[in-house]
Amino acid sequence: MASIKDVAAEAGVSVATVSRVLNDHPSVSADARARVLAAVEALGYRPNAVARSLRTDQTRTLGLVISDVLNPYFTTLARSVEEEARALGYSVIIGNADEQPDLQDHHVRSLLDRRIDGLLVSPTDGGSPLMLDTARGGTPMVFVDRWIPGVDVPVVRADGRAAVRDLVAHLYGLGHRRLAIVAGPAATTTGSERVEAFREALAEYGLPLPDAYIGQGDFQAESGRRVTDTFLDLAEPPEVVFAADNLMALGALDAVRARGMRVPGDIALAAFDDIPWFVHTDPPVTAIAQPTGELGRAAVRALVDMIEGRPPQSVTLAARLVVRRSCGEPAAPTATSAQPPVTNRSTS
Amino acid sequence: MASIKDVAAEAGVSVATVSRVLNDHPSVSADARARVLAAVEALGYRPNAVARSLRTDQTRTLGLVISDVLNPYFTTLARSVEEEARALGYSVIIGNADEQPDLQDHHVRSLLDRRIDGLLVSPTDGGSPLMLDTARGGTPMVFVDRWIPGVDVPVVRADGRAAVRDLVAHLYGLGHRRLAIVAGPAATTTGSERVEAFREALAEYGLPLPDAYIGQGDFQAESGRRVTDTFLDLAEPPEVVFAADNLMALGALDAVRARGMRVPGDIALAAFDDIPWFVHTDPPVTAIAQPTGELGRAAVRALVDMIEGRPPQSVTLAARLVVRRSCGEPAAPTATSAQPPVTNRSTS
DNA sequence: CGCAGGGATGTAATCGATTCCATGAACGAA
DNA sequence: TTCGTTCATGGAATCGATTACATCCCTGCG
Repeated sequence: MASIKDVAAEAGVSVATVSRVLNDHPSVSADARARVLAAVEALGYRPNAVARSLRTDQTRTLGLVISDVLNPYFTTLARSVEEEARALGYSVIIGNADEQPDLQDHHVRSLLDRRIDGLLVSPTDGGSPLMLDTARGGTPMVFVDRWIPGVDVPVVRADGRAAVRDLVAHLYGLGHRRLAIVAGPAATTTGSERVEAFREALAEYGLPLPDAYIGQGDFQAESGRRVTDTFLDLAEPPEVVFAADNLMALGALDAVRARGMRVPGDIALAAFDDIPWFVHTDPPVTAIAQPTGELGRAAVRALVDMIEGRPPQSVTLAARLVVRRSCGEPAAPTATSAQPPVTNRSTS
Repeated sequence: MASIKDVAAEAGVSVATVSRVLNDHPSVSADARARVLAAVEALGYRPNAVARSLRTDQTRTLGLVISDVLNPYFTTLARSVEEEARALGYSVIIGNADEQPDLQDHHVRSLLDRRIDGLLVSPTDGGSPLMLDTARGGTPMVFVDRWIPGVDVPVVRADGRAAVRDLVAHLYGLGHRRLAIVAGPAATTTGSERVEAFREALAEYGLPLPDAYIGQGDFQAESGRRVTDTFLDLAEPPEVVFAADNLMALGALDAVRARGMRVPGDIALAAFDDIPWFVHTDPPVTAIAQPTGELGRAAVRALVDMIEGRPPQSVTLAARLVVRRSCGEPAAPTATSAQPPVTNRSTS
């Protein structure tokens, strides 16, 4: 593969001049520029990004460590991240942690070894020593979707509180009183927050959230199946299962179907994270939709701001409820039936 | 960030010695090795992969250019590719072409600039000049899923012919006679092959494949919707729509539903590529499943063989039909009804 | 006419590793 | 004792770029 020296020789100039025209430095004569460009063309020369990075100490590459590539939510996120990065002149390297802290660390380390300019992470856990060191060590870093409390890193995420409240209102309006949740790992912010938001919303309606109705999942389909099974084995099974992500909802659907039961007739189902497939499932699944594309773009902008020395901004966007049929027939247009009882409302 | 010089200074040895212990070269005294290791530990030193790559002319990185990250098929493929690569000591950088040849070229170029050791591609088109040059230029390269005819590059793919024949048998057995296909881009091998296989299988049953029943899609959901719409507008619409990939099947489902029609009652649907969601759609979709995981692993092995100087192997695996409910009630266990008429059969 | 200033260009240092080659020490054989 | 090996180590070249600095030439002004 041709190097800058070959180009210099071909054009009859020094490597410095070649480098100057490549980086369009002003003081190059029109003549020299033309000869260099011709040589570049003739040799099919492409600058070696490795060598350039070594010298300039920047790779114009961003690392993105996501929790699970098989999850359409993260895949959508990855896509918008790559698009925005490309628009800003950066490439992105994706690492898939598969919800395993070890794998996550592996990818962070490998990305750091490659000297990426900045890191976008959606942590699978509460923060390994490596992650903490990296954050403190001055590597530009932004958390997206999930974050680690107590670490001074900008966070770009969606707030599902209001949407969860809307969901509970919807369920209450439909007459459901026994609501259960398939939670994500407590070590992740999204894992614990969604349970909290759910609990608070239930409280507004005077509804309890017994421990038996909190199932511990890990954001992957199999755990949704398992937890839903234990729910269904209960003496008094819940009327609704709320899965804290789309994959666990899929598992829940499997578990219900495996028993020959129907959604929403025998049990209702709702999910956090909306994805195109939910329109086509049987029945279409009521879900809380995050503004995934905007999340990815905002995260990249924050990270690039950091890299280029501008102050980065944490961003919180709102999620919203998308009602479909998995919880029963949609509520009547008048929303009065969904109002919480007055007494409980005032105590919240 | 600490460099090898810092480690050398800390350990009181030369950089050469540090490099030797890092690459466990045999002739280093136990004493020196211990001191270097201690220094590495103390400084939290990690070798700069950029510098190392420049010197050794290898990055231990594979490039993977896929046609569409939002397609679960490719996402599953990407995952298995990354796993196998990791097992063999390589990282992978994924580029998403989004079915656009320009974007595909952009990623290939960017990967080449980064001096990846080898390239895995699932081409979106018949081969840009860049792609052809790259293949000829000696960069280790393997095609996966789709390939470009006439280019001397190993191919790892699934052969769907037999499964398509099984599908047609299934449809014929169910009494369907007017079968249509939503094809992929003719420039892709999977686009044209699936149509051909379908046409041949129909011929075995004496069924025609009129032009009006061949819709031109682009492997993305929206095209499935559009094509299905034109099918439904026909004076004599088909009884079955076979989508050449899962995303177009999704679009077809949308189109059918938008008209208030039901699958399979009003029209039957089948898809190429099976994905977990098809179990949960309404109705569950009959599909042709590829051994995606094995495909990804075989592709990586072939590519690494090439990189490391061993002769690479093209691999073709079989796809298989998974019958669900989207084409009508499953055929009776006795498969006799699905036999093609004798006369036609002998001509095939 | 002489000199300052600025534009075009080249030489060489540099980034952080790997690796060839030279050197010196230790040791066994003659 | 001396010589030839072998082992451990360090010095320095090298990979392919970028860039500080030096040089040379031209132009314009006093």
